[in-house]
Parts: sequence; C-alpha cells; structure tokens
Amino acid sequence: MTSRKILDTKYRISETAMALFLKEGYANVTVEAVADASSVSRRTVFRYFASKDELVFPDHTERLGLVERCLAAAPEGTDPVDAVIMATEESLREFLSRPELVLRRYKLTRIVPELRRREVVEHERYVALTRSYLRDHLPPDAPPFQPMALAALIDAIHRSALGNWVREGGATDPEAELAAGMEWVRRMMMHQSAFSSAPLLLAVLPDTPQTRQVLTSLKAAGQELP
Amino acid sequence: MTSRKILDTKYRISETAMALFLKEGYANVTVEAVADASSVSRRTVFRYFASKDELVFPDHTERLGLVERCLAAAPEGTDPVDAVIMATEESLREFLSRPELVLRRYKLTRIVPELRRREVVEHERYVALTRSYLRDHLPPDAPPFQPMALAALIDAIHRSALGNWVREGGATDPEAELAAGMEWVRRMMMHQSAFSSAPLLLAVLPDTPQTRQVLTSLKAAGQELP
DNA sequence: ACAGTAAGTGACACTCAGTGCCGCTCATCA
DNA sequence: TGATGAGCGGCACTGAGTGTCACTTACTGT
Repeated sequence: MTSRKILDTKYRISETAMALFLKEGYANVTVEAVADASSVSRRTVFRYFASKDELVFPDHTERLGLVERCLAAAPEGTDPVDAVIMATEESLREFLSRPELVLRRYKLTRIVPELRRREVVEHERYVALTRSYLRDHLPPDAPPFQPMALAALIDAIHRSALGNWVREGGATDPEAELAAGMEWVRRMMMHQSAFSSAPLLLAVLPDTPQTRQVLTSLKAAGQELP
Repeated sequence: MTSRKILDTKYRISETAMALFLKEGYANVTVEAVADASSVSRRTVFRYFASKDELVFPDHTERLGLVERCLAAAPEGTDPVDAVIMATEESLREFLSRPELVLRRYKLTRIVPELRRREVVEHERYVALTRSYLRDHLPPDAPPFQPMALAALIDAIHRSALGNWVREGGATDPEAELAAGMEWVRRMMMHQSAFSSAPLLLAVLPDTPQTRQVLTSLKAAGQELP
C-alpha cells in the first residue's frame, strides 16, 4: 500500500466524520457510525486516529513537521525571532491551502467544547516547538521568560489572523494581518534592544514644514531599522 | 450540608487521587480505586469532578472566579493592561497559597501527557477571560490582534514565573519574576503608544557632561512614564 | 418535638471510547 | 507459484462517564 493511498483514506475518513458531526452533532455520532459511513471498520478508524476528536485535525502532524523543518532550515546567522516568524508565515500558508477543511473545522470548534479544547492543545504543541527553538537560539542574557513569551505572542497573532479570516468567511487578508502583527513584534524587540540603548543625537534645525517632514521620516526609520 | 464541608470533601478526594496517581501511575488508577480510597462512591466522584483528569485541578474554578472578580473590580479609569496585570498577580498569589498542591501537580503534569494537556486547557480558559476583557476595554483603534496577543503574552510570563518556581522546588521569587516580565510588557506598550507617537521636541543645548546627563535621564523617563 | 421538603449520596445499569489479539487477505518479490 | 509482510476486520474486554431511583441526612415551618 503506497503512503499516498493511506493519506487519501485518512482524509476521506476525516471528511465523512466532519460532515456527520456538523449534521447530527458531535456527541450523537459514534465512532462506529463514522466507520460505517466511511466503509471501514471501527478498528481501522482508530488505526488512523488516536482518538475521536483527532478526526477533526487530520493535518496537525504534517504541519508540525513543516514548522520543524522550517526552523531547522533557517540559516545560521538568522535572528531567531525572524526564523520563528518565517516558520509561522509558512504554517499560515499551509492552513490556507486547505480552506474548506479550516472553515468546516472552525464551525465545529465553535459549537463543540471538546473540539475547541483539542484545538487549544494542538496549538500548544506548536508553541512548545517554537519555544524550545527560542530557548536554544536566543542570546543567553535575555530575560528567562522571553522564549515562552515570544512563542505565545507569535502564536496568538497567528491565531488572531487566522481566526478573523475564518470568521469573515475568507474575506480578509490573513497574511497581511500576520505580517502587520509580526512587524509589531519586531518593533517591540527592537525598542527593547537597539533603539532604547542607542545614544541620543542632537540637531538644530529651522522649524519649517520640510524639516518636520524629515524628522517624521527619521523617526519612522528609527523604528524600522536596528 | 454546608458549602465548606462540600469543599473539604472535594479537596480530600483530590488529594487521595493525586497521591494514588503519583504512586501507581495515572493510567493504572481507576476512578473506582480513587472512590474507594476516599470512602465515597464512584458516582460521587463524578459529582465533584466532571472527568478523571479534573481530579488534579480542584482549584481552577475558584481561581477563574477570582480573576473575574479582580477584573470587574478594577476602577473605571484603570489602564486595561494594568488591570489584567494586577489580576494575574492576584492569581499567582492564589497559586502560591497552595504550594503543596502546585508542586505535586507539577510532578504529575510532567509525567502524564493527558494531565499536561488538561493544564493547557485550564490556562486557555484564563486567557480567554482576560482576552475578552481586553477586547472590551482596549481603545478601539488598537490593532485587532492586540487583545489576544497581550492576553497570551501575560499568561506566558505568568506561566514562566510559576514554572521556574516549581522547577526549582520553591527556591525562586516568582512574584518578582512576574513583576519584571510585566514591566517589560508595560514598556513595550508605552513605546508603541506614547513614546513613538509623541511629537518630537527640539532643544538646543551646549554639549557638556551635565547636559548629556540630563538627556540620559530624560530618555529613561520617556521609557518609564507615559 | 414533628412532619415535610430539599439536597447529597449510593447502587445499578447502560453507552461508548479506546485497546489487545488473532486470523484473513492481498500486494510484492523471489 | 509459493512465501512474506503489511494492512484490515472482527471480537472481546476495560474503564470513563451518564441517567435513574431509592435512601438518608439536614434544614424548614408549625
């Protein structure tokens, strides 16, 4: 049996399960019903999925692997926060490549508390991954809470962008929202490191509209460049 | 039956359960065994706890209520981020008031994946609370991801401080660590709001050691005061 | 002091998620 | 064509979680 066919079966079972859950309610659908509707045995369902709630998250292991590979592939000199940000952007694109799955899952997780909880746990696995990466790569003099704080922060922004997209039925631009949020994170990190420790510079200029404009540009540049 | 006695029974069941879990392993202890060891019926255990894993978190509802009351009690003009920070500090103190429970629970959650997951879900409930508070109280022109991002950030720092304390067996000062992390958050918020959007001011001064010192003080003050 | 009521408890039966085991089938390769 | 091995179905079993009912214990008003 090729692994391609195995993956197909897995997604087929997942799709019939989600359709049943949406139609008749999560608690009212037994795993046996899912198995029957997918024309496999109950035992086989549990070979593909470790638990009933996992039926709604057939893609989580893939994505976790993707993020892991992204982080591992980051060039040596990359800023660790940037590496995590890029991996997160990659993860978001992966989400967006299966819009139907994500939208149906969203409906289910809003209705079924058990699936909502499972979703939270799924995200925690991802946060744990990026946190340990940050722990290994952030400068050792960084405050001890920074790996956990940054991992949680970046994941929260990711979730927010994805959540808005899915709430609006696909009408927003989640990649742009994520990018904006990440820009915010970068600025905060910068203020903390470079900007706030940079020496002050004094200049004497005439107060004209032109000079005011130049100063505004300078201020913006100071926020965007280390 | 007074509610005090009910609470006692609840904690008594929880303690015998945790002792059994630590001694014989979570999976090897049935709810019936917990019931027998606590001299109650199996059915009664499920009256106090909705599920087996909840046996390890007898205090979560209390604490959630505490945080909710803290947020509701914040005076009208309080900065919403400050309100959440104060509620978090209160929550940490509540944790520290039951050190034995927290330390035993930590051992269990490190060993048993199921309990680890439950712990994650517990924190999510707390984050959801502060997030919705921030959504309601943050200025409406704030970026849309800020409520979720700040809630996750503050909770992460809380978890980090508590985690370090518990890992070191109670040797650290978690309240100080939390305060340091919160100071970091406040500074970041300030740079984003007041500092970076404040109009620039030009001054012409002689370049002497005294003026340099004054300017350094001014810069520090700009970071610490809105 | 006493009946009435409400709330907590125990006992029992039941459903269903999840697991271990075994025998079958079918694709692959010598 | 026969051997091998991986995937699958079937089956029995454990244990979590739930509904129900009868019992007891504590609190109420008269």
